Parts: sequence; structure tokens; C-alpha cells
Amino acid sequence: MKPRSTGCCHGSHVELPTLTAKLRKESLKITGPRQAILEAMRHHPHPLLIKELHALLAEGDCDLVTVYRSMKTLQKMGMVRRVEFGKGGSRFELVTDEGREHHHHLVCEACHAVMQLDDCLLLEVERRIEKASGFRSVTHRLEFFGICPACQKSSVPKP
Amino acid sequence: MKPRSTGCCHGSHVELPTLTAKLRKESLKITGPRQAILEAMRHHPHPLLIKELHALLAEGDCDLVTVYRSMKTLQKMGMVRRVEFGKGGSRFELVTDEGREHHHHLVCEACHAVMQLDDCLLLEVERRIEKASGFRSVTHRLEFFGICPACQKSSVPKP
DNA sequence: AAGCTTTTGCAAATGGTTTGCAGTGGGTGG
DNA sequence: CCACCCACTGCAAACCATTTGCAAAAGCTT
Repeated sequence: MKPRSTGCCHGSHVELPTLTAKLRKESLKITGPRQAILEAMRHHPHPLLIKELHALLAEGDCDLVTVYRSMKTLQKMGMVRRVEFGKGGSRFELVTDEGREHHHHLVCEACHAVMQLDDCLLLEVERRIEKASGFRSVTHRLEFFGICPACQKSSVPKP
Repeated sequence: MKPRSTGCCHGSHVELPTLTAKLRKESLKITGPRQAILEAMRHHPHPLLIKELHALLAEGDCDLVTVYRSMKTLQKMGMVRRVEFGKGGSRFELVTDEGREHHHHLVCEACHAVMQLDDCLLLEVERRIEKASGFRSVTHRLEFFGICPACQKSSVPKP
């Protein structure tokens, strides 16, 4: 349960060709907008708002609406994961090899910094809930919120 | 961690005067709309969508906008808790004496039935995260989703 | 009952997300 | 290598949850 910062841009672990290959395997077209989107997500390995993602793209690379549609498509094929922090809309992150396994986030409520928490101790809890309740296919959604060390000092007002 | 159904209307444990007294203590006015809202929530002890809550009120009792404003007010004074299931907007539930303590829900993704899970094993986890990350005031948001026993049989399509 | 302040209703603005439609452009078969 | 077809895109507008502005209505206090 040790937190792991996913700050920004420490090299791109996933290659773009690796990603586009997945598109081809699903007989989806490898278009300019899709490449631009994957390229941007590759370099920003944290949950991004649609509009943040769109802002990362070069002017005219891709319409906002296309970002929405791409997220839906990519999520359906499992290349992207939807994360909800409850403010400002849905966020999406690339499902990478080293981030494939189920994990959670620790979000600073002041500056919105995001850390990734490795491993999850709730898989066993899901099984217990299934037994106790009779529900099936039980999953969960869990995020942590708090005030990060930097914000504890600077006392910047919450955005 | 045994699930407890919060199906519907098994008697109203909280009295209306008890609730309005809290309003008075905060020098908030005891208006018709507020009484109607609290009365409705008293009889429906599960997380309600704003529009569901509004639909429960008698015609002309209270405007939709007023429901929104009331939820904001009541949440600020701790009488109501906001719950996010990620579909269709925020939900709210009364904070009752027997439901005051932090708890989570188990939601059927087919019929949207909601069960309440007593006790939470994550308080200790929050402390561990604080130590490991340096964050402060760490809280969390956790909900479980699955298919309830009834829906496993009837195979009704998801709404 | 009068007066002051909060609260409400209505209308309209806002912000995220989806949809309709016509035009563009990948990718495949000839 | 070209042409064709359907998936994909851009743009505009629709949608839905939520918020805001403003004047009228209603609590609470005196």
C-alpha cells in the first residue's frame, strides 16, 4: 500500500506502435485524432479530464467531441480506464502493462495532485460480500482524498 | 460486513420534529419545502437522486431548484450525506442515528437495488496512507457494484 | 402586526456529455 | 496503384444535471 507518485512525463513506457497495433487487431482505423490522443495519454500517465486531454492536443488535431467518442471506444476495448473523482467530470487513464492491475488513487483536495496506490486489499472483501449478500460479479469503486504535503504548507485556497 | 437491506419504508425511525429542531438550532427557517423534503427522506432511507426526491413531493410542494439548494444546505450542516453511484447524478441520504457512522453501499447494476454495508474496514487503511504518503485528513469514497440475486434470475436488461 | 432577512419560484445560464448529419479519409479489394 | 465503401470526424445543436440572478413570498423577531 505504498503510494507511488505518477507526477508527470518520466519517459513513455508504452510505445505508440504497441497501442495502434491494438486498434488494428480490433479492426479499428488508425486515424490522426486517435494517434494524437494515445500519444498524449502515453505522456501523461494519470487520470485526465476530457477537456485536459483535449487541451494537450495540438490546435486542430482533434475535436472535443472526438475525444469523447474515442474514450468510449477505447474504454470498450479495455485500453483506457474510467476514473471518477467526483468533480468536473470523468477522467481517463491508459491501461498500461505496469498499471494494468486494479489500483486506486490518492487525490489532494487542494491542488488535485494524484498519487497511485499499488495493490488493492478489497478483492477478498468482494468475495465476502458475494457470499453474504448473494450478489454476483461484485466490483467496487474506491478513491482516497486528502491534503498533500505541499498544500499543508502553502495553504493555497482550494480551486 | 454483513449486508443490510434498506429496501423501503419500514417505519420512520427519525421523527420530523427532531429534524426541524436541528434546523432551528442553526437558525435556519423551518419552511414548507424543507419540511416536505425531510418528511420524504425520512420515509425513504436510501440514497435518492434529486429528481427522485422531487418526484416524491406533492405537486407544488417545492421546486426542483429548491431541492438542490436544500441538499446543499443540509449537507453543510451534516444532516444529509452525498453519495455518488456514478450514474444519473448525485444521491443523498439522511444521516440518521443508526446510520450515522461511516458506511458503504452495494448497488445492483441491473435493477439499482441498494443494500447498506455496516462497518468499514478502511479507517485503519486511511491512517496507513497518511503515514506512507504524508497526506493529511485522508478520507475515501467507496461503493460496491454487482448483480443482485433477483436480477440473476430474471435477466432483465440493464436500464 | 410590522419589519428585516432568509428562502423560494421561475427563467435562464452553465458545464459536461451525447446525438444527427453530411463530408472526409483509412484500408482493402480489384 | 486506384477506387470504393464504411468507419470516423467536425460542427451544430440537443440533452441533462446543476447553478445563478432576481423579484416576490414567507419565516422569525420585536
